[in-house]
Order: sequence, then structure tokens, then C-alpha cells
Amino acid sequence: MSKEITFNTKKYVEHALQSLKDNGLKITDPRKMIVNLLAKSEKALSPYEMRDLLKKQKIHADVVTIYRVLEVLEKMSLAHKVLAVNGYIRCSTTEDETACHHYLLCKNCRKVEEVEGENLHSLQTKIAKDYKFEITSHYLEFTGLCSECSQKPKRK
Amino acid sequence: MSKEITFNTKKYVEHALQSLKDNGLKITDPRKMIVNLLAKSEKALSPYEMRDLLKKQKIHADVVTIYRVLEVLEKMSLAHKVLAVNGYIRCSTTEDETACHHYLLCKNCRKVEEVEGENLHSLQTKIAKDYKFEITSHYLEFTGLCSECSQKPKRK
DNA sequence: GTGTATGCAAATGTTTTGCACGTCC
DNA sequence: GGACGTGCAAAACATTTGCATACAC
Repeated sequence: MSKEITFNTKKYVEHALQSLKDNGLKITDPRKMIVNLLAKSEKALSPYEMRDLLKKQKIHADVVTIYRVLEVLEKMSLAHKVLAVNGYIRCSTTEDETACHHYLLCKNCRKVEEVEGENLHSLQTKIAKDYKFEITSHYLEFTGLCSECSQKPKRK
Repeated sequence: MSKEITFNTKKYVEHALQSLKDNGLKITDPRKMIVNLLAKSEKALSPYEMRDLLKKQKIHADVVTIYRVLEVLEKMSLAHKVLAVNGYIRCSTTEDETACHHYLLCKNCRKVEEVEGENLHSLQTKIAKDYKFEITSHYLEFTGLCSECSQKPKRK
């Protein structure tokens, strides 16, 4: 049974910073800022959008730096690149490491929801067997309209 | 039960050209060339790779044109953009229009196999209900090693 | 103090747009 | 002949790399 993943902003930020420390990486201002942006955003943000959001807060961060920070966060499963759009969304900090997460992308408001993965294990096993294909990862995105936008699809 | 999708090159080319005609589009050299490339390739090809492959055959095609042709083919479900890599693969010409197809991307040889979709209907229905999310399309890619590459993973 | 991370500059790569010309039907 | 498609130029956008400096630890 899938259930809503409730996201705890504070917990995410703490978890992210701790993860950086645990991996011997430094807690720098750009890293803190980007973690905070991801924590607060419901939408996938591109590196340039992040820079612009920071600029509004009178904070300067170079796009190159943002790219590099996101690369680090992605490796640590703290950020997820949404392929269908050019943007990153935070990963939920779940206890269950084996759970696979999937994404719902609203094509109207660009909000990205992460859903507890109905697991695809049986499908993966079948594919591995039928096609002799060794699956190392999978990527599943659903595109459509979120609950808010499907109620008022005409509005922006 | 998933089964191997056997791909018929000739049938694909015929189907593609007929589809162009049926939609009132012209059969031009660049369109023919790209349809042929897609028909023959097991790997996802980027617009630039296509241009280079054509160049080897002493055929000049502008990258801009290739982009535009691919846009048309994608709309007609003749080509599929593989998001995980910058490339396009042909779509199989299946009789069953309702079947959803998924892709296996080999990270070693970059081959893309299309698999008969174990349908995700039950999963989609559940998500629609649980999240009140109106799904219009989905995107599923598996990454891993194809049968050949998993046998000799060290080689290129 | 040391090594990592950042900022800047610039190269590289990708995609889109406008417009004049060519060609398919 | 007319509309659609292509090629070229160039703009716009996205990503990567090298290197000198700054700063977290």
C-alpha cells in the first residue's frame, strides 16, 4: 500500500549536513544554501533557477558551484535529477533504504511528488530472467496533473 | 508474460514512410535517411551522432534538420527519446497500440532494448487514487548490463 | 597549515530560432 | 506554383574544465 511521504524539512537539512560530514566533506555556505533550497522546494529546480533564487536573497553563488554541489548531493542520494525536466528535487530521508522511490511530475505547476515505491521487484526479476538483462537501477517518472492542478486545470 | 520484441527493419521503414504520407508530410531525403538510421541502430543515437554517421556515407545533413526530423518522428511515435542518455531509439511498430513499452539501457554498450510492457496499470490506478494524481504518461527505463555485456563486462 | 571547495574565465556541447532558398507534391 | 522542409547563421541555453584564490577543518 503506497502512502504519502511526509517530508520533514528540518530533518532533511540535518541529515544532509551530517551526511556531508560523515563523508569527510566540508560544510560550506554554498552547500548549506543549496540544501536549504532543496529542502524548501516542492518543484524541481534547475541550477540556474537556484542561482536566481539565491540572488533574490542577496546571496551570490556561481552556477558552476551549484553544478558541483548538486553532483555531490546526487551521489549521496540527497538530491534526484528529474530527467523529464532540467531540474533537481530532494530525496526523502527514509529509514527504509531498500524502498525504491518514484516521482510524480505535474506538467502544470511542475511540482514533483515522491511516492513510496510500489516495488518493481517482480517486474525486474521477470525482465532479468526473460531478457538476461542485469538491472542495476531503474528510473520511473509519472507525468500528469497533481491534485490541485486537476481541480483547476486552466489556472496557472 | 513479457516476450522479446522482434524488430523488422523493413517493416519499420515502410510504416514510418507511410505514416509521414498519411499525415500529409513530405518524404524528403533527410527524413528517409534518419528513418533508415533508426531502423538499423540498436543503440540510442544523438542528433550529432546521426550527422556523423551520415557523413561517413558521404551524406550531408544539418544537425538542425535532424533535430526537426526527430521532433516529427517522436510526435508520431516512431522514435523515442531516451532521457538517461542524449539519444533517440526507434519505437517498435506493434499492432497493440495500448501496450506500454519500456526500455532497457545497457550502460556498457549503450544498446537499448524495448520490452513489451508488463503493464503498470494497477500501479497507475493505485497512484491515481492514493495521490489524487491524474497520470497522463509515464516513463520507465531500466539501466544495467545487457546479456552480452554481463558475460564479458570488462570489454568494450 | 593543508587540502578541499569556490569563483571566474573560457571552452565545449546542446537546442532553438529566423530567414532565404530549394524541392516535394 | 505553392507550401512545406532544409541549410546556414547565429542566438540562447546547458555543462564542463582549468586554474588561482579562499576558507573549513
